[in-house]
Amino acid sequence: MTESETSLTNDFIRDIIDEDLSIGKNDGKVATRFPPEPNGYIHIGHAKSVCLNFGIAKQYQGTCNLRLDDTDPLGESMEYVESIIRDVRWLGFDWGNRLYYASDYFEKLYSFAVELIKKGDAYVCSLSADEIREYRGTFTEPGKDSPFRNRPIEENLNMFARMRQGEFADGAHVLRAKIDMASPNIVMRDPIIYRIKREPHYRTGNKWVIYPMYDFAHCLSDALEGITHSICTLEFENNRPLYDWFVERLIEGNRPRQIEFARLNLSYTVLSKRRLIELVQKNLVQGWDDPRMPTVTGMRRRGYTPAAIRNFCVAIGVAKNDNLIDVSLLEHCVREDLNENAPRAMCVLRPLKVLIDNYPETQTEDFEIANHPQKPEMGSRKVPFSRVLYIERDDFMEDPPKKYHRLGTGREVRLRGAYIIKFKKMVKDEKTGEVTQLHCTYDEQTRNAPPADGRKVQGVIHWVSAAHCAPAEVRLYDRLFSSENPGAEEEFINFLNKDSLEVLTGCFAEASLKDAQPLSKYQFERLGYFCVDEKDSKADKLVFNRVVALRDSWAKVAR
RNA sequence: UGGGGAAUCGUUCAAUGGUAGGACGCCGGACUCUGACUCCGUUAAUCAAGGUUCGAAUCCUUGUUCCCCAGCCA
Repeated sequence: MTESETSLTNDFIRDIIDEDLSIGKNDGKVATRFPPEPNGYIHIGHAKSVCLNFGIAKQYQGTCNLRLDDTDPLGESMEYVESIIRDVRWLGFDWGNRLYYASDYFEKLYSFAVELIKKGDAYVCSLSADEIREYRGTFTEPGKDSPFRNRPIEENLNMFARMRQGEFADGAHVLRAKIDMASPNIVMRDPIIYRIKREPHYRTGNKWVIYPMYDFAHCLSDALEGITHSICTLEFENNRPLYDWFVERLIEGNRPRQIEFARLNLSYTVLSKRRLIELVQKNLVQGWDDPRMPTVTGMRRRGYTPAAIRNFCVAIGVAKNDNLIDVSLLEHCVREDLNENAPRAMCVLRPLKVLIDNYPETQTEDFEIANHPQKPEMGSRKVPFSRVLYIERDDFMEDPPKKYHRLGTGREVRLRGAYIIKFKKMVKDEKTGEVTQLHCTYDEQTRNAPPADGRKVQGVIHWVSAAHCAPAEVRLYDRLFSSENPGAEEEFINFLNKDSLEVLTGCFAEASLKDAQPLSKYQFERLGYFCVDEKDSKADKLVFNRVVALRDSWAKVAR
């Protein structure tokens, strides 16, 4: 991790940890954990949590566990576990041998539940789900005690054992903590801690038909792992009294402490698992790794780098304010990293053929072009030049405005790394009037040199040699949603951006790109950063994803 | 409506009774064989009203707005 990835000022969580350390809590240890449920792919919001938890562990010479919080078999799978492991690792973090599963604690959690029953702190309730809801009361009215609340301990023990044995149907009984049905905090109104669910678990199979609830399993899993600071998001703030209730009753010695921070919201996208799953299941995107998705796997395929994402997670900070981070900050971090590390290359997206009339028909020469203008250590490559070239259609205008520094009628322009060429004439399609071809001449003396007569040629454009270039498909991405905060809309699906993907098929990449490896990134000069698609790109048919465009101050002028 | 949280430039994070600062964005300029990068400059905020204090973003009072909670999800 680089220096820039370390925050300059403490956030409130690190303040709390400093305080705990200063009063000698937890024997001076710091232990965190990243606890995703394996029921979906992780996204940039999870990345914030990953960076926070692993970052704190590293900073305090502590540990951070990776724990799969798999207490509800519905929707959980090994596919998701594998994706999470891959994604967290790809982000650059290491949990050593501390990969844990809440499902590995089922037996211990069961014992904890029995202990609670024995203490008179839990009971088996036989109300239906609807009845439990009714008995719970509302925000303004207290709940009512369940008629089963004072079931004798022996009977509770017996019933709970039979629940485990599978003697009862789903929903027939639940185990509840005996707390306070009149609590102003609804979480504390005798919360359910075990439910019967005849659902095979992806890891424990059919061994269990009862599963612990989050509130019970999570805090005790933390305690079992010796977690000191259990960092979670704001919506669990109401659950903290319950977290403490279980831990105080069942755990001796050092107890974990829950701290809540504000989850990340990113403009022009959605970051809730439910909505992301919907996008995938309704085929509104091409899968979890669709480059438009804010998932880690989607961003990887798009061409975002782990360092860029980590820097972003530091830049957004950690606080308790609800936030909506402008996606331009993420793009800034991506450009910052790629500008530094991506080699340059040339690729013409929308080709316009140019003939250099005075260039010998059979001649070819190689130009040696630096891979990075500020970093000679990145080397250079040979770029072939010949009589027939392609340039970008946007780089020619028949009747350009004065500030247009490119090719136009009567104009001159520098071909990047090669000669200055001068416009001679254009060929148009008779029917459409569209310019189909340009005739130019080159100034032989300007090879890697300014014009001898001192004339100023301002424009520099990219180009490829028709005879040497490689055909390519280039996928241009734009924000997935047209609404700044689609998650806040009544129906987020209605705000999908119809133009979030544009596929360009007739592109031409410079010859050196023929060897481009999957996932490698380049800056296509004057266009943006592009990444070789890991799934679809082939040696004979290159496919590039645009990671992010270059900042474009000309676009503003041209408005 | 009961409970739990949060309010600082457009966005976001800081300032922990003593000059309201950084980042992104915006705008302007310099440089440039990428209209990129880099550099320089500008813009712009303490939710409101009272109070305490030599001094308040910070403490007190009252109010306002926003978020979360009534899954056998996490």
